Amino acid sequence: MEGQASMDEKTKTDGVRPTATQSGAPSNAQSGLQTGNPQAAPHLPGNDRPTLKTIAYMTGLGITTVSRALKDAPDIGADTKERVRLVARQVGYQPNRAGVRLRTGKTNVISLVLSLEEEIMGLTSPIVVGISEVLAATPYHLVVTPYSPSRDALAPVRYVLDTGAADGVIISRTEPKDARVALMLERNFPFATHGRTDMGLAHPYHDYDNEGFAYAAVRALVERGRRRLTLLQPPRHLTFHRHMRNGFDRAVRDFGVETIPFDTVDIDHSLIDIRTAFESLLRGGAVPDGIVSGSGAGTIALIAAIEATGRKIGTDLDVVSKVPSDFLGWLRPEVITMKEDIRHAGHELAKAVLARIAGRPPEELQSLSGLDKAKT
Amino acid sequence: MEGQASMDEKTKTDGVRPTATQSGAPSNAQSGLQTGNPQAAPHLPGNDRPTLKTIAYMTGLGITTVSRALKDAPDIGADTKERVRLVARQVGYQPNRAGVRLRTGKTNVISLVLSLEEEIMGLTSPIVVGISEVLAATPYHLVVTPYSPSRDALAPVRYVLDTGAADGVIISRTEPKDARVALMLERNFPFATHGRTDMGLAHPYHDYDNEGFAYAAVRALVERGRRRLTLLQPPRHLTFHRHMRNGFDRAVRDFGVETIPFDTVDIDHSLIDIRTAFESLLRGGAVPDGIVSGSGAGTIALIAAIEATGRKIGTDLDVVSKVPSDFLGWLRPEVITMKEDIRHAGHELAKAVLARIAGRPPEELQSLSGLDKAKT
DNA sequence: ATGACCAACTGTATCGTTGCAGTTTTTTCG
DNA sequence: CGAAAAAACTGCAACGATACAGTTGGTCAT
Repeated sequence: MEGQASMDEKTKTDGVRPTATQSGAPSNAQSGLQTGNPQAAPHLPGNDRPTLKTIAYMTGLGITTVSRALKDAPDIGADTKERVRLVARQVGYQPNRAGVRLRTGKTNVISLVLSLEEEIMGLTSPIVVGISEVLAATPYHLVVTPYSPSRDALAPVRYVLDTGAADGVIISRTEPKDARVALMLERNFPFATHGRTDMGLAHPYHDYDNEGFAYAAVRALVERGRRRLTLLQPPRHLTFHRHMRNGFDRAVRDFGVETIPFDTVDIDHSLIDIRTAFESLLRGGAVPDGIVSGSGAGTIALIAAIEATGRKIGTDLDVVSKVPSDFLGWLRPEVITMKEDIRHAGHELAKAVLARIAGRPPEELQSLSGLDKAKT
Repeated sequence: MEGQASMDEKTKTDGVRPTATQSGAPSNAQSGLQTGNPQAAPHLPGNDRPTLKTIAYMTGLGITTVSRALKDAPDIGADTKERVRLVARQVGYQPNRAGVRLRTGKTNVISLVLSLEEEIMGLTSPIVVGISEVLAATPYHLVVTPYSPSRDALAPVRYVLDTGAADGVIISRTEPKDARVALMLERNFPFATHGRTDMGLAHPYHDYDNEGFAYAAVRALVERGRRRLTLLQPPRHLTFHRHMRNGFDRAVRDFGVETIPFDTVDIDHSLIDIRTAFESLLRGGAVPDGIVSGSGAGTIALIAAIEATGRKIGTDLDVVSKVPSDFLGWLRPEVITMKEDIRHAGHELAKAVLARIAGRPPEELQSLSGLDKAKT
């Protein structure tokens, strides 16, 4: 391979590479008698990838015609289109993304904005994988744009909007009144959220049915005879705090059991903090005999606390946990788990943004998952 | 906000948006009397983001001058540079990526190529986070390009090379003779690998010291009096299979203990398979009293097998596991763990590609981590 | 004074693509 | 048969940035 590395004519000094020593793929080889004879030696990008110009030369057509043929425009003859397509396929033509983007503004990029906080217990992996799997069948690329929890969550979104860095955005960790959602809606920018909002504004989302989860979790505990329940909940500022709380409280009311407050920590706290907090709850006066955990990682801290106080899960108390994978099921089968399929969420979210970009109305792009729990 | 949404003159009908209904950020508003009077109403992108043209107009300089001033070129006056920089900062100028990319070929993108297989136990999360943290301080974006294990691992790399989709690539799961590495070296394309190769060719890499890990693991087992050891190893085709195997075998020799073969599965197998295989080993004739596990996820399957056969870790046998996080430490403190810091690997890999892009020689961009193990 | 030289700045062409406004050819029809 | 219309194709300009080859105006030595 490589073979004929024939230097182009004179002006071969267009190779760019600002700081780099190596040259890599794009080399911008350039030649062609610019003004001279109109129909001769039409440049033909040396070893480079084919462009419209290449195909135009090969077919004897104009660049515009080729462009329009590949777009299946109505004013191009059927046989011409066929011929162009054939040649394009033959030479492996792929439109230059920079060219398209410069001209049309279309980036063919979806930006996944995520909090570094989500790293805990790796929600990132499966969501990235899920999104990728959908995008793989499209011309879209996935750009991951993380922000540190300390910084403004709005910043990355604003960046994308201001620079037009992507055609669509996926965000997570939504709040009831979410500034990012407000901003993107105002600018009419395609996006989808992992989690709902509560602003009376329709937008694409995918969410796990946390209310259903919490309700089912309480029921499971009650069925095991537990009557003094508590909840390791999401941080108050996120939308799904309310959902989970509602489900929990409603079930508690419905089943007529007692609750023990456990408000000092939430699932965003460090495992150490959660463990410490739960341990002191367990050593205190009002001790729960059942706990619902809104996070797989948090559950690990709870387990540690429980065992540190000499209690036994399944005997002294029961734990129901939402989990992103089934590690817990392997290591602590006595914990009741309900799986949240994050990869599936990735699929849904990706499909939603794409549909939104294609112009589908937001109302049709909302989905909820849950209920199919895997008890152990 | 929004305020003065003054429509531009006549030719404002350039707004593009092929398929989309919504318009989003880039709108390509365009006007300006093209030929007429040379120094008048110079277009000034309506509400859009500023370009070099904007700054040129504001400063009264030429576009070229502005471009060169912002690049700190030597042929621009010091005070002019200062003035340009000021205005640029003032209007929030950010170079249009498509423009730069089209002209120079520089994408400002790093492509992370990963196997969907890696999803297991989420190595993806921390490596993405680690890379992002480094790139955050640069103009680089991170594009995630996964490939399904069934498909050709070479495909995504070839794609990047052929289309110039990125300035640098990060790959993992290297093989001793790695086709991707060969290809990128041949094309002199900047990249870094997570894992080494064995082709006698220098390239940037970061690797975990799997040999050291395995050696230390065996020592830890021997110190606990274990003498019949086995290894849950990486798949044979990956480079670190040899490393880990070497460390294991050398330690076994050095400490004069026995080994039990366990070759039917490797860490890429499903947890079910691993568990089944290990269970049948445990129920067989030659039973190990110590096992070294090359993967945190795999260890979970091993534990399950051990407990299913009524054995107790720490008593009947010991387990040493490499882990990416410390979940195991929380849930099975009796397992001896050694942490592989994947996020750190992300840092190193990102720094390595960037340095390579900047022209630093590969030999200087190789790093190994390990040894700082966290025993429990 | 006059040419050489330098510092500071600018115009033009170009990357690949596409919207727009043609142009050429063929067909249709009064 | 000639004009209008349709079909098929094409050139130009522009998106934003930059390499290159100037241009301008001044300083200095001869």
